[in-house]
Amino acid sequence: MNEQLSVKLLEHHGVKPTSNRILVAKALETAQRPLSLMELETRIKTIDKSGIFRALTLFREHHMVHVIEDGGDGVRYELCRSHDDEHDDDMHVHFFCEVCRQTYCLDNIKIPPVELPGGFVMNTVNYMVKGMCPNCRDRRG
Amino acid sequence: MNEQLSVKLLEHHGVKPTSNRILVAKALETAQRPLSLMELETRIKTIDKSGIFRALTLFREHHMVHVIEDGGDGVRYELCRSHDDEHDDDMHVHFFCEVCRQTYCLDNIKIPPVELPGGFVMNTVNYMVKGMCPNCRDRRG
DNA sequence: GTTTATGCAAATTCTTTGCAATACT
DNA sequence: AGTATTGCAAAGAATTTGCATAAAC
Repeated sequence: MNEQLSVKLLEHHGVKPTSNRILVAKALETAQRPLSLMELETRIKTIDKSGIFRALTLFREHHMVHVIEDGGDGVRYELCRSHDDEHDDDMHVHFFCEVCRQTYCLDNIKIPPVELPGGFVMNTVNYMVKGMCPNCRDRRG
Repeated sequence: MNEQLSVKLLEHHGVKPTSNRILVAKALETAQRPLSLMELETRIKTIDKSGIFRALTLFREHHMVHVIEDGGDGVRYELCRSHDDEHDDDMHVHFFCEVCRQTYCLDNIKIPPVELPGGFVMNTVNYMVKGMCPNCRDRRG
């Protein structure tokens, strides 16, 4: 995994690329799916959880990650692939397997838009499907 | 708010209608929007939070409520209006206002369906929009 | 040398459980 | 009597903060 990539991403979003932040960004990049704080903790043993937490908070403020709630174990974080700093225009559908408790990105399924009633201003959208993933279906029926 | 209605609902889902459960069901019915455990606690002062929690757990097991994650303060619970005990066929879009932290039901906006890749089995869906509600927009621009 | 970032430990918040007491049938 | 339900208090789990140290600029 290319370190330059993470650095570029951080700088592009106006986040100073410190060693911790690069590690967190790389972990998210490598995972290719949304990770929870706890999952990041187990992946990056060299950083304290408070450090990871603060990195994520910063990323969130700078629109570098978006936040996914899957009802599994709290929220998950996913790198924004959008090039727009203000809006998350790459939003896709997520799938949470209730058996293995993994969250999948269905990258090529865009979230179908809805029209909101007058006065509601949209910022972000979450489209979360829950059920059983192919692996678990094969194994358990 | 009619007590009979809550009792009917409980019985219909195979939950014995005890006084606590009726109170929790009534609170959800009255609210007309998803409530968190904490919100229910402040609304129903006569029941301990553990009692509310256990009622909600039971409701969930009997498909009497569905669970909404809005990233606000943990999960919220909403009465199922569906008459199907197994599937939530009344799923509509929810809106979470990031200013006043309220969750709205957009009842007449159904969740647009997506086609899942092969092997994924859908159970439930959450479509959550975040942004600013009309009230907050008027007040703060 | 001042500001920024980090690690550790502790505080906070919210959810969940153990258990004795109560109500129900 | 025997089972199910409830309240209280305490345990658990996860997130968030305070503060002193260390690094960066």
